[in-house]
Amino acid sequence: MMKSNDLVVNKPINSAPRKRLKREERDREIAAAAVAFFAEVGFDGDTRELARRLGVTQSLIFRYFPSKAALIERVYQEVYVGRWNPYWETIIADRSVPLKDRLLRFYKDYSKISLTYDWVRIFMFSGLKGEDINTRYLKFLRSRILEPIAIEVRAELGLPTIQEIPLKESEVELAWGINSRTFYLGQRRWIFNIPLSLDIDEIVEHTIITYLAGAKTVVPMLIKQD
Amino acid sequence: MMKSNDLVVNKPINSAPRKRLKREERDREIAAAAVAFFAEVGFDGDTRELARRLGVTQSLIFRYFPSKAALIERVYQEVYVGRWNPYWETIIADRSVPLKDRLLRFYKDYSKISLTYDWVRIFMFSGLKGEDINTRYLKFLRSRILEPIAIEVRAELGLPTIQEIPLKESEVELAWGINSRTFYLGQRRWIFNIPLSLDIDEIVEHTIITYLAGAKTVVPMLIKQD
DNA sequence: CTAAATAGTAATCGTTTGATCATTAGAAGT
DNA sequence: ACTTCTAATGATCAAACGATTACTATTTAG
Repeated sequence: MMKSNDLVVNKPINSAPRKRLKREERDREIAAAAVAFFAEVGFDGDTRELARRLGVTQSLIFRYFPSKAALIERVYQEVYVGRWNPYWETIIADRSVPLKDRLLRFYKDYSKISLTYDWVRIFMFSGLKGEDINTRYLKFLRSRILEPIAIEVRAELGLPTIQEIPLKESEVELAWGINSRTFYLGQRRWIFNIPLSLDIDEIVEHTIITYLAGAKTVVPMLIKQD
Repeated sequence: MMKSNDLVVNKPINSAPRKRLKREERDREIAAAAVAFFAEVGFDGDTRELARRLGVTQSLIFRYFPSKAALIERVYQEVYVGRWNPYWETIIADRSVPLKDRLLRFYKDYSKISLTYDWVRIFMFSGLKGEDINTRYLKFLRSRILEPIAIEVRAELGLPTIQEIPLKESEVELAWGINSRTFYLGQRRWIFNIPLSLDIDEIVEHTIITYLAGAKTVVPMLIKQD
């Protein structure tokens, strides 16, 4: 029933001389440790263990965050808001660069953030917890990245603009494919513990090629059938 | 800190006359309820709440399962082992049917099981918990489904057999794409709460077409470069 | 140097939660 | 009808966990 470790209850294990940090610095330290900790064990991880890893007492955490829920909220900020690069949104629409290259640039960069241990696991833990921040994030992703991609594919293939024929759900769905493909890599690596034998950049490359080839075949069919 | 519901502690809420089931039947009832319950709230869900939903006392659960861990193990059995259809493995290799149709038949059927609320969430919860059953399941899937698919694609495209040129990691990786694509649908629906506006069968269809189109372009490149 | 300000600790409280066990009650056998 | 068997209950235990509070130690301002 009970874990048989934990001889100490409320004291940091390394009884090093008490180190006194400025409020802001300690705040950041706790937040960073919380991201790593909750990413590893989930949001049911207990604050005593988190404190132990930080080398401080458990009660200190509650002097920086009014409740565990508030700490978790901070973790979401760090991960979701703090790691989004607004520049990504401009890459996709830049028609001075071939579409394939734009997609490669975005996804290779994006995957460096979104396929990290912390990101993947926090994303799933919060999703399973029923937090609406995931839903909001995915809606954001759809409007800022996926729909733009679908629009660019139209242009690339010389098909009607969305003013002429509105974007079909299935066209966006096709673009989700790239995302799902790469995110699944992160899951395999960081959740299911299946090491990737291939370079991520290489897989991204195949994914983009596959997507563009598929789109060339499928999209004309999609917008024709009405 | 504490939830303010739960006036009762150890008693089923509907104080209906005590119903006495045969051991096997109650066993199945608890197992089924456990699948649904843990799928919803995760494996940290407490046994009192599970008992409440079953309309029995919490202690009864421990008369059927020696520990919570044992109950969870049973849930894995129900979901992973109990829902796999061995026939699927034969569909893929049946060359009397066009490859596209085989893929459609398998994935349309497989998605009916693997894209349910229970399945998707249990799969993620157990993965995040670090259970190796997920790893084993995915290895199984790879050898029984994905590698066979990659082999059939070779045949379809009139490329060398795997005896002549061994299967490349990246060819299997391409097949993972179908799986990741469909599984992501389940996640969007059952974890991130984004309703799917399209029929799953329809999406499966696009996914297969996209995969085959992509394979036609990419696989010859993959096995040439040596 | 001293005192105010504040970072950090230690102890403890009230719940929650997995697990145990003596007791109760519904069904089956004779 | 009575006994036997066992499904199910109700009370309770001990550990775990979020949160609070009184106290201690380290800076920093005057």
